[in-house]
Amino acid sequence: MSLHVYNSLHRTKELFEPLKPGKVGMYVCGVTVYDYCHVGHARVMVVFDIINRWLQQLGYDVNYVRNFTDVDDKIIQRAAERGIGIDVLTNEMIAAFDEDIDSLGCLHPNHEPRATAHMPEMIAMIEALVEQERAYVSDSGDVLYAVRTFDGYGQLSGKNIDDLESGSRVDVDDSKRDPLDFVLWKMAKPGEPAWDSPWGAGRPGWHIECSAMSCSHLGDTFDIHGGGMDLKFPHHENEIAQARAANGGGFARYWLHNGFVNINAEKMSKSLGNFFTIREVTEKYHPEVLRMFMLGTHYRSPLDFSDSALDAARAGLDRLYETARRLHCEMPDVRCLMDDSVTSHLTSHVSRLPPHFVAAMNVDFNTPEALACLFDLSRLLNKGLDAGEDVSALVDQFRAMTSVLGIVQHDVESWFKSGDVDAARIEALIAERSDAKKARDFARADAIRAELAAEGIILEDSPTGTSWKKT
RNA sequence: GGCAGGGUGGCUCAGUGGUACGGCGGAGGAUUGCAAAUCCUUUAUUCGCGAGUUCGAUUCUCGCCCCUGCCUCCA
Repeated sequence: MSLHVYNSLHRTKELFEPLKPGKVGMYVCGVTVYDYCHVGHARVMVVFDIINRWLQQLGYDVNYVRNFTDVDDKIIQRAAERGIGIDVLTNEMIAAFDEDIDSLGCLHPNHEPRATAHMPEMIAMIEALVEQERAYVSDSGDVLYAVRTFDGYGQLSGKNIDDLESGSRVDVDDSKRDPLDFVLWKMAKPGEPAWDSPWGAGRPGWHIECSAMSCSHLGDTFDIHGGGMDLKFPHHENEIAQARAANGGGFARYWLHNGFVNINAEKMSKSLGNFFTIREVTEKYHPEVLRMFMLGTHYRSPLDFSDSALDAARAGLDRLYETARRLHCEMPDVRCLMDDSVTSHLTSHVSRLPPHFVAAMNVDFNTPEALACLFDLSRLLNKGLDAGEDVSALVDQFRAMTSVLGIVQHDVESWFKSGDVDAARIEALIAERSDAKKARDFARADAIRAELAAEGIILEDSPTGTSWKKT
């Protein structure tokens, strides 16, 4: 069974064949670190985390690179507003970013390069473009890329260069030879952070950062380049123009783009102001619920964000945890199987996964279908447990699936008992209620249950005793 | 205007040339002292509208309507 991926470059699903057998180089556009990440950013991280995990499951040695853009206009502006240096700001935001993606259960990429640490590579690439006369120094002193010198321009985004010009909403800048030309190197204004270059002190344009960092870590030609849909044009188009020209043809072979997170059918974005940061959401919902929510929709489709959608995701996840808890409590023999999750993403589970699940993931990472398999298995497990059958063979599958998807990765007991609760008191009340039940004093038993319910504590009686959970 | 991607049950989300996966929610039942959890059954004569191709289309083709995104920084 082989992996097929949707390649934005050709707008079709294609058989995935890496450049070097057994190895995959993947570059994903990260974030500009001037503020906290919102749910839209979270989606990119989760989507490519799943892709990374699945590639590893298939046995590939994945070199996953995701950058930080740690110098640009917004960063400079924000740092100035706060009266701090840009490095103070970016370090703070990178630390916050790490917390956020850790909470979402995303594995770290192999490399997380910062733009400011790759100036020589960027300058070298720009020099190559200048030498080829594809780049020029404008009247303002900025170095610009002459888009019309690159024949394939528009291939990725399906745009025609002349349509772009006629429909251009860009204000014509006199220093540009062509309105579509974009900045490779921007001259520093007084007081702005700057790096030396053959064209004077300044900073790189956004697009050259990614071209230079990806090639520097993965080579001129590599397998996968990913990012949000909105990056297709102009960012990825510009990256292609820069890198292919500078490298003499090669660059990313498969382009993967994830869909947006919408709110009320509108794209979540900073400019519209309709965004929620990851930390805002995870104050109210467990981060794994956010991950679950994202897994429920194919990565290329739009994803509508709402409280009711998160509630539904949580209810579904709770169901999965309920199964996990039953396995844990009712089958002490399998407890060890349930406890190996922390490192189990590192090993290949493909042989333990049902064919349906593997097939779903192999067709462009179809997580909704993979989740459907998981829910089917969950039901099977519950049924077996209800019937008192030995389900240990299925536990292995359950563990493998959840591990690949990165859900049900938390302690099953604490999942239902998070928050500030007095466990000892609850246990005492449960014991009292059990006595009352034995004495057939159901009025007292129900009163205790109602008292706890008022605090959000739900009791569940089972043949093996009473357990509780926090709603 | 150009380009890209969509419209599937109350909500959400997969999928397929032969009447549709899963989740959430609803209804009924089993279980329970009663609940909760779990299980079972049920909840789309139907996949935006019209036409065409076909033995047969939600799935292919064409037209139309509607939605979103990109075309400016944007994950």
